[in-house]
Amino acid sequence: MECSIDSKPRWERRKDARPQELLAAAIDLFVERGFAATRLEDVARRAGVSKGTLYLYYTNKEELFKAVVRESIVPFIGEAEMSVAEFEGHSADLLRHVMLSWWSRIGQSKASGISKLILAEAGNFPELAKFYQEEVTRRGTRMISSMLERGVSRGEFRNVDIPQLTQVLIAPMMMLNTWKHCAVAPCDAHELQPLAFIDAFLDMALHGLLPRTAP
Amino acid sequence: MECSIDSKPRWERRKDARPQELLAAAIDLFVERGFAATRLEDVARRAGVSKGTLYLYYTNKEELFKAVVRESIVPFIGEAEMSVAEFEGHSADLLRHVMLSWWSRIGQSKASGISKLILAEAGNFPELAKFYQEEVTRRGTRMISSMLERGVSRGEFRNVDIPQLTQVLIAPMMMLNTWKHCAVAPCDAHELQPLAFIDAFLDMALHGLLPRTAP
Amino acid sequence: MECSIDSKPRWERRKDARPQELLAAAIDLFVERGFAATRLEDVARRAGVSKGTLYLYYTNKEELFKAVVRESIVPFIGEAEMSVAEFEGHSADLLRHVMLSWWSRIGQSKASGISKLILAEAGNFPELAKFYQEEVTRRGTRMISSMLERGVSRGEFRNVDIPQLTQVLIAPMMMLNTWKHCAVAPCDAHELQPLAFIDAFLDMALHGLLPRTAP
Amino acid sequence: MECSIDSKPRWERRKDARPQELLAAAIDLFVERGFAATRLEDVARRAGVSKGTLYLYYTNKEELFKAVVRESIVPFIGEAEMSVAEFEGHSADLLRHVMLSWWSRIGQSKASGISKLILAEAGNFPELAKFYQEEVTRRGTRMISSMLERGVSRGEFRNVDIPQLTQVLIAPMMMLNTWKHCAVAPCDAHELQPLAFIDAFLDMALHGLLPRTAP
DNA sequence: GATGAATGAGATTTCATTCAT
DNA sequence: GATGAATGAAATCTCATTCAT
Repeated sequence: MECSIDSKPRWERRKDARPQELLAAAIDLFVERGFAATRLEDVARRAGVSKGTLYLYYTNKEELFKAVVRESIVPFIGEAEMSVAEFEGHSADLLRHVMLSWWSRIGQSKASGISKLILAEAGNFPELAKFYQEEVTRRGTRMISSMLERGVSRGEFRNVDIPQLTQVLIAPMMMLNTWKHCAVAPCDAHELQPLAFIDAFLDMALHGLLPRTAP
Repeated sequence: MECSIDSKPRWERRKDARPQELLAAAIDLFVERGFAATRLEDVARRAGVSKGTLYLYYTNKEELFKAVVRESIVPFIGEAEMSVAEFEGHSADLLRHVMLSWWSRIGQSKASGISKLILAEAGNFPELAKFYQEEVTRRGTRMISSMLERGVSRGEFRNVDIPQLTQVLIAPMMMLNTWKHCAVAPCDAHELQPLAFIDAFLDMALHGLLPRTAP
Repeated sequence: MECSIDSKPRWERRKDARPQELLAAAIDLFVERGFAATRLEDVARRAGVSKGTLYLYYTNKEELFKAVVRESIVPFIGEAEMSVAEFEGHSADLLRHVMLSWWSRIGQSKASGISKLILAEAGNFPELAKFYQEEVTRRGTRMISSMLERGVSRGEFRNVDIPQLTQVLIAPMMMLNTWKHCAVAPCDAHELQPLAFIDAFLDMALHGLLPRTAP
Repeated sequence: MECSIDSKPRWERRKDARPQELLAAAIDLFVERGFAATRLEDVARRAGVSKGTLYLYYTNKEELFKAVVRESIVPFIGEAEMSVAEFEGHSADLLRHVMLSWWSRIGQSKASGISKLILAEAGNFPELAKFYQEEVTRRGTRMISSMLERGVSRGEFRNVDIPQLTQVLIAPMMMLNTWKHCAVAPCDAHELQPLAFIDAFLDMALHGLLPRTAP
């Protein structure tokens, strides 16, 4: 009882679970304290293993972080890419679907904290910045762009400036992220209603995307 | 050998300029690397002095940071408070004036980086969070609120929910800040046009604030 | 160059022995140089480990010092308390026994140097002063007092002023301590014969304590 | 105005007073904090001058300390030597006179703190130890010895072992010193009555020194 | 003479990473 | 595989001493 950090009995833990447990501990601490300020010893302790064990699974702090990103963010991009590739309906519905999925899979989860962390610390860890750029930003951007291309080529969207509009669609999501994680000092974000915000934003965006219908 | 007689001064005495030079170096590095990752020795070196000299002017890292905030952000709040107190025209013009001043004094300057830094690191430095909360956030919030009160009491604004609207006015500014400083990895913000954004945003906000005029 | 394959271990694993080795090194240096002037790096080196290792065992310099006190002085007080509690003979014999034990366990050992160090540096380290006061001085004083009480209540000592006499008994021991550690400059104490001194002192003290017998 | 540490008006201070003021400040702080822990900046501030000024009068910390010793302790030894040389009465009275003078000139003054400081820190500052040894200990020892020689050669004292007895006479004075300055932690010396102690001690000592008179 | 700004070596403490067991 | 003791570079902060003004 006595509140050890995690109360799973040691003997039930299977080897295969280790990476999961480590990643779970890692994402908690990275989100809570940032990359630089997270001590690997704390990660290990929270996962219920020793410091050395952590290094059996991840060569160093950066690799651990990459693994966290690969587990918590990258899969969503894959799914979204799949959606885009396979979706059969109207591009406006696809767009709405992807945005809402993003919110439920990333925005609401701890993964949003990782996103904010990158914003704050990428400058100090170029290797991490490069990795995130390639694995997340670039692919995410491409995925959004391809959605727009799909819409345009199917005649469901107007012939918009795709790179520009891609940015416009990404930015508010980043903003939501930031908001979610600024409870400490500068803005009390408890008034924020993310879903309503996303809805309103999509309406606005689609308004600009959909072909003008005759009055 | 012991006593070389070359007379180049080991240092230059320039007490009055020092604090400015140190603060300039400090804001550069804080914005570039964040609070924790900035080494005081680097600040000193960039200001052209030794480690010890820095401590003649600022007791420790946190005090240096506070001094940076006091120099780069707090005065703007004071000015804005003055504007609010002394302004004689229509509250809508006051609002526009304050927002644009914010952009030119904070948003465009390195001070916006400090704002982002607080977002990212406040959690790890409670003392700093508290300081910023009291000296900046609280005062800023009050200042915005009092602008709204002025508008309402003069009949220039509708009878809005002031605390709520205060948040709504602050948030986009924080967002601009974030955008400005996320060039590194996740979003390429080169498309962003801050002034246009602020304009659009103010139009929208004022639309909600101004009393409905008869058609 | 880079990868010499010589297999001498960078360190030797000997967890159980470490605390002892560190404490031994620490007491040596504390006694030799005092608290403030002792560098933890030197303690570590003398114990044959690196700076960092020391911190695995003791959180900081003060804790290391406390550990030294706990190991070298506190146990003696415990033993003395036991003696007082369990002793069955005449209180004069108890008193003599405790005093001589003190000399052989503390006075003759390095622990006496710790006692002198506290005298000299307590003023600069209030936390240490408090600790020593509580763990050593207070308990020691109580122990002596209770010996006197025992003597009085068993009719073996006269009805003396106990607090006062407690001081009188402690003081000469402190003096012996001081003497032992002033070899450096001011007084050459090589003439001092501690046991003879203690004997003489006890005779004198008991003369004042024992009930007057009829001539 | 401004509440400078000492409120003597700056303009009344004469140059000649400087060394005195510096020594006064220095002895205060040395006694309060010890040699190593005393910061020259504090000494200067307490004397109402700048750090640089202090160096005009004393080349470094050790020289300042020596000056303190020369001012506060050495003169007493000179006086005592004079007394010994010039005294015309019985050697027992001379001894009593010197001992009581010591108490009033050194023991009761801050100088006793210097004596304790040397005890504590001499080991870390060999140069200081050597200085003190030569200027104080050696001379003091010689002075006491010569008193004994005087007594013996005049037939007023028995033919005692002079070096040995010299130590015996010095030791209790050192003890008084120690006692005076151990108020902080280990022994509460408020019961101590120095003059009574000295009296008793002298009685005892003289008992051993004076020739046996016929019964 | 007086000042106090400037220096820089040095002390404590932290933590990613290694590796003998 | 797992452990955790050990390392050592690095960061913050202090203070005796110097020297241009």
